Amino acid sequence: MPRVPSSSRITIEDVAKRAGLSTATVSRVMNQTGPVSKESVRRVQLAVSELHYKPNLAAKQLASQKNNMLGLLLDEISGDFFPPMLRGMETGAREAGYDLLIATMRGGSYAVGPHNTDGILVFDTSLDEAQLRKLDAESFPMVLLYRPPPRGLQIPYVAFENKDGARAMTDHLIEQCGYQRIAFLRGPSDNQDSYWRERGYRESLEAHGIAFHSDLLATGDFDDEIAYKVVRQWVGEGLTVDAIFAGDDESAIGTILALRDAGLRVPEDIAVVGFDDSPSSRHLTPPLTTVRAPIEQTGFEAVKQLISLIEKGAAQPEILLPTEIIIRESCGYKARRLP
Amino acid sequence: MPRVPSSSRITIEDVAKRAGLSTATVSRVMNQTGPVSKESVRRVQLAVSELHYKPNLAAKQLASQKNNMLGLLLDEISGDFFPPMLRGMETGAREAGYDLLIATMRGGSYAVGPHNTDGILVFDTSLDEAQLRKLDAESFPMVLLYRPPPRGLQIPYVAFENKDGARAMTDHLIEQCGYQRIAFLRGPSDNQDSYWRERGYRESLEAHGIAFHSDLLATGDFDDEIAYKVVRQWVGEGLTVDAIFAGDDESAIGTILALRDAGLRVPEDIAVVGFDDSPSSRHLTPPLTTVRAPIEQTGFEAVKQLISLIEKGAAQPEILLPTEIIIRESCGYKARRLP
DNA sequence: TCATGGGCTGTAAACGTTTACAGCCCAACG
DNA sequence: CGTTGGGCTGTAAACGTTTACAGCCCATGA
Repeated sequence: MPRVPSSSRITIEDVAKRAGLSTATVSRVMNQTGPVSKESVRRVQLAVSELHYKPNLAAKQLASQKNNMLGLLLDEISGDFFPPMLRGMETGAREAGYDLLIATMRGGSYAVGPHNTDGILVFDTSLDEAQLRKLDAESFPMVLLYRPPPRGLQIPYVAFENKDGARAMTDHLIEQCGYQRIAFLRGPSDNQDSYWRERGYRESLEAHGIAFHSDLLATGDFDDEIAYKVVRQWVGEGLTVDAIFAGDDESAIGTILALRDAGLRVPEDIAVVGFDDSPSSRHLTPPLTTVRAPIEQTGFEAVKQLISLIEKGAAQPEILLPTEIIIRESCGYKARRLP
Repeated sequence: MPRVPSSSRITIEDVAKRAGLSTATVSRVMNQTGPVSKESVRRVQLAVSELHYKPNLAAKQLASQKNNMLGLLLDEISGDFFPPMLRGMETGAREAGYDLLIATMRGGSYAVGPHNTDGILVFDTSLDEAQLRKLDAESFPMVLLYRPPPRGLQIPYVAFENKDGARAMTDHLIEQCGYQRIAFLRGPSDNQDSYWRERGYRESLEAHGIAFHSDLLATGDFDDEIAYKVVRQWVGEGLTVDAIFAGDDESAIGTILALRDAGLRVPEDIAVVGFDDSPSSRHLTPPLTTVRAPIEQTGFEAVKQLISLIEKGAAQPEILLPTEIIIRESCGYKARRLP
C-alpha cells in the first residue's frame, strides 16, 4: 500500500502561481484582510477552486499566533447533559470559525492549554481551584460552566436558574396542585446545583407561609439507588407527605420505584417531581413532571462568552439562563383536571 | 484588561538556552528520538519543568508534517449512542497521542479533512458515496462506523453483530420463553442495522422450524410514535401474537405504550423486547429486555484501526463486535420463573 | 508640469518546531 | 600511532502561512 503524505500538497504558493499573483495577495483574499482588486479576487477564487486548495491549519496557526481552537475540559464523557451541551458549543464555535477540542482528565493533567487553544471551557469541577488560579494568573481566557469562580477570581461563568426553577416548581405544587406537605430530596452536599435548588424550594415554602420541616428534607445524592433507600425508609417510618420534590431526575426515578414497591400510587397517593428533564423522564410511568434546564443554550452561551473574552478581552461575568417547568403526570396536576 | 498573547511564550529555544544545549537536542529529548546522553536528558527535563515548557502544537505539526489529529464526522450530535462512542474514541486517541476534532455537517461541507487531520472517522451515513470516493482516491485514511463501504471501496469499517444479536434474542424468545408467534418491527428501509437485525430474526425462526409470516413484520422506523401507531393498528386488527421484537429501544417504548393503552399487559399478554440497551430501557415499566451493543468498544476499535491505517498503512477491513442480550422483565422470562 | 496620496501589490521576515547533515570526541583496533 | 566508527551534539534548512514594509501606478489637484 503506497504511503501518501496526509497533509494536502497544494500550498498557497501553487495558488499564487496559478493566479499570477503573490502569496500575500492570495492570503489577503482568503482572509478578507486588506484591499484587493476585484479582478485579483476573481483569479484567486478560480485558482483555489481549480486546485481544491485548503490552507494548512498548522501553518496558519503558527503564523497568525492564533489557534482558532477552543478546549473543553471535563472529567468524564457521559450523562444526559453531554450531547446537548456539546451541540450548543459546536454551533457557537463553528459560527465564529473556531474548532473544539475535547479533553478529559487523565493522569492528573489535560491535553489542552495555552499551547494549543485560545481559551477553554471548564465544565463543573473538572479543574480545581489551584489550577484555576494558575491559569488565571497567566490571564488565559476561560469560562466556567455550572459553577461560579472561587473567591477572588474574576472568571465569567454560565449556568442556569436553579433557584428560580425549583421555586417555580414548588409554587406549582402548592398553587396548582394544592399540596402543603412537600418533601425535598437534595443532592450531594458540595453540589452547587443542589444548593440552589434547595434554596428555591425553601423560598417558595416561605413565600406561601408554609413552615420548613427538616424531617421533610433528606439527601438523595442525585442517585436513583440512594433515593430509593431514603424513600423506602421514609415510608417505613410512616412519614406522610403530599409530594416529593426530587432534586434531579435520577433520584426521582428511585423515588417513584420506592413508592411503587411500597404499594403507593404515583401521583394519586404521593406526587413526585424531578429536575433536569432528562430524556428518560418522559417515558417513566407516570411521565415525570420536571424542570427543564436549557443545556444547549448554556453551551452556546459559554462559547460565545469565551470568544468575546478572547477577541475583545471582556465578557459578562455571570450568565444565568432561565429554566422551564414541564408538567406531565407525576405531579397529579393533569390527572386532576381531566376526569 | 491587559491583552496577553494566548500562546505560551516559552519556546524550545528558551529551554535549550537554559539547559546549555541546542534546540535539536531538546527536541530529541522531548520526542524520544535519536540518542541523547543521560546527563543531557536530565538537564533538559529540569529546564522543561522549571520553565513549564509546553511545545507549540502548531509548530510541531507544521514541522513534522503530522497533525496528530483525528476527525470525527457526524451529521448531528445527539442520541444515546453518542457519549459512550465518543468516550471510547477519546480513550483510544489519547492513548496513542492523538487529539480528536468533532465536526458536524453544516452548509454541505465539513471543517475537517486532510488539511487539519491525519484521518477521519465517518459515522454512519455522514458522508455520501461520492465524498467517500473522492477521499479514498486521495488515499486519505478513513474508517467507517456502523456501515460497510460502498461497493468497490476498500475502507475498513467497524460495527457490531446486529444479526447475531437479533438471532440470539429471537432464540431466547423461542427457547427460554416458549413463544412461537413473534412479530418484528423493523427500522427505516435503508438502515443497515435494521436489515441485519431482521435477518437475525428470520434466521432464528427458520432454525427453529417456525414459518415466517409477512403479516408479523411491520415498519416501526426506529421511532416511538410510528411504532405506537403500527402496534395500535395491529391490535385493532385483532392480530394475535406472543411477543413483539422491536427493532430498537425507541420503537419498543412506543410498542409498550400502545399495548398498555389498548388494555394489554406486558409481558403477561404480550412480551416486548428491544435492541440497543439505551439508558432509559431499564427504567421502563416493565424494565425492557434488550440487546446491548458495545458502543464504547466500537468507538475505541475505530480509532485503533484508524491509527493503524495512518501509521502502518493498513487496518483490518471489517470488525464486528459481539453483542449481549440483557434479560429484564418485558420478555416475561424472569416473571415466569419467579412465582 | 509636478507633487500628493490612495489603492493595490510584492518581498521577505517572522512564527516554533523537526530533522538531514556534518562535525566532534573518544574508545577500540590494526 | 593512525585510522575507524559509534555516540552524541549542533547548525541550519525546511514546513506553509501571515503581515510589516516598501514600492508601484495612476488619478487628482495645484
